This record gives sequence, structure tokens and C-alpha cells, in this order.
Amino acid sequence: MNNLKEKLASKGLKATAQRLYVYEALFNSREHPTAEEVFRKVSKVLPSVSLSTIYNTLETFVEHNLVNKVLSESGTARYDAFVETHHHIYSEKGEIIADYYDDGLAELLLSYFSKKKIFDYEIKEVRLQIICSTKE
Amino acid sequence: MNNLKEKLASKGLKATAQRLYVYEALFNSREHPTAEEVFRKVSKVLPSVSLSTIYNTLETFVEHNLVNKVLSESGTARYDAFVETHHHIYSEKGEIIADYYDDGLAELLLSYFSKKKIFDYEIKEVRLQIICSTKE
DNA sequence: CTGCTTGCAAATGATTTGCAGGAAA
DNA sequence: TTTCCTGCAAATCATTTGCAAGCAG
Repeated sequence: MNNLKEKLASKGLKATAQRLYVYEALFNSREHPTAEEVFRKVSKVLPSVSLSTIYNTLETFVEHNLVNKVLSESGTARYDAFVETHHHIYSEKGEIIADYYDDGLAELLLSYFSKKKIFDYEIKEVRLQIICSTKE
Repeated sequence: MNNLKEKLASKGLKATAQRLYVYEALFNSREHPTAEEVFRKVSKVLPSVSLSTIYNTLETFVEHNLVNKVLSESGTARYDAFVETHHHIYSEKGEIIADYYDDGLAELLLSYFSKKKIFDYEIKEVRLQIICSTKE
């Protein structure tokens, strides 16, 4: 998405080539890449890019809500250009298989919780981890 | 719980002092300690214990389903002696605040999914991450 | 006894940081 | 110009591993 330049500007961030390519790499992937994977993709078009720039860039995006950070069971961080609330489907091994979007589900959960009046705190978000047996 | 010795025996694991104390440390804590925190607790009673033994012991317990491993947003692993399915309440910062047990919720979710017939895979488990605003 | 476990130290993997030069605004 | 950003190398943090000695079964 090329309105990224505007989003960056509106947040006082400079629109560098590195940032544009990192975002592009994420946006064109449905695979929740790791920093290392983003690095390999961006390297193809910007061979001099460094891994630490990838990490810094991703972290900057996360802080400014342009990108989501998700953890896999192995502890390695994965990144996702889709920031709307959604759920993740995991294999038994703990790797993320897919995203799962479902508005009805959010409503169901929130009405369930408000009926039960369980929380003193305000619920900001409810995310599901759906663990499935892997089809081989 | 002291039937731990039996559980260990039944799995062909030796009941060493280290293992008993690690389990005790977890069992007496509702705070999802990290390996480091378990290490500090066990050190008090067994000063010569090493951090790698803590890691190995915890990993052994996880493999044999005596203990659960949970990830905090920071990527550091936390451990939990309660292995029944339950959910975790997180602060906005991503630290785990509390456990949340709710059988009705599991049923609600499973019936929701079976009605919608979304998945080709078998759902093994559904875990919630409930993110709450922190009450200070 | 004998193999599973431990403790130590070194290795690893992921991510972060300090800093000097470089490029957007 | 001036501040923010990048690339490099070194540092850090959590966790894992190899190996010799120790202890439970």
C-alpha cells in the first residue's frame, strides 16, 4: 500500500527506501515472516540492507501500529502487516499456520463476558489461539 | 503435590531433589515464573543448583505434560504447574496478569465452530488471550 | 553397577545497542 | 542544515549443548 508514505509522514517518520521495502515485503506475504525472512526478501532488492535495520524498522512499525508482532511457540517473533484484530491458527508444533478473521466471534465473546461480568478491568481485546492437528 | 514421585516413576524419570524442588516452586506460585525466577527460588534450598538444570528440568516437565509453558509478549518463557486448559489475562504491556478458568467458554467456542464448520482440521484446543487495561 | 542427571562452561540464536557516516525533510 | 536513519560490529539475553563426574534405581 503506497499511502504508507503518508502514514509515515503523519507520524513524523521518514520515508526511507528500507522502510518502504520492509513494509512491502510484509504486505505481500501471508506467511507471518520472521525478521530473518524479511531480511532475505529485502536484500534481493536492496543488497546492502542490514539485519539490524530490519529489526529496527519492524520495531518502529510495531510501535506505531503499522504492523503486528506475533509470537510463535519457539519464541521467535513473526510480523504481520494486518493490524485489525484477528486470530491465529497454530499447528500442534506451535507454528502459525494461518490467520482467522471473524467479526461474529468478537461479538459473541464480548457479550459472553459482559453477561458474566467477570472483569474489574476493561477488556481491550480478545485474541484466540486455535490449535489444530496438522493435516499431513 | 507429592504424588509427583509416582508420576515421575511412571514416566521412567528419576525423582531427584532438583526435580522435586522445581516442581514445588512452580506449584506454590500463581505468578507464572520464568526459568530465572524458579532458579532463584530453588537456589535458596539447593544453593548448588545450576540454571541449566532448571531449564532442562522445566523442559522435561513440559515434554511429559507435568507443566505448561506460556509465552509472554517479551518472548521470555514462563511456566505454569496447572496443565488443564485455561486462558491467560494479559496487561496492555503484554505481561501475564492472571489465569482464567472457564469451562462454559470452551463449550461455547466449540459449538460456535462446529456450527460454522470452518475447519478442515480438527481443533485440539482453543486458548484465549484476554488483553485488559491495567488498573494501577 | 549403569544409565539417567547434574553442573559447569562454552556455544548458539535472536535481538539490541553504540556509534560514525549518510540521507530525508 | 539538522535531525533522523542506516550499517556495522560488538554486546546482551534467553536458552541449549557437550562433557565429565554424581547419584538414583
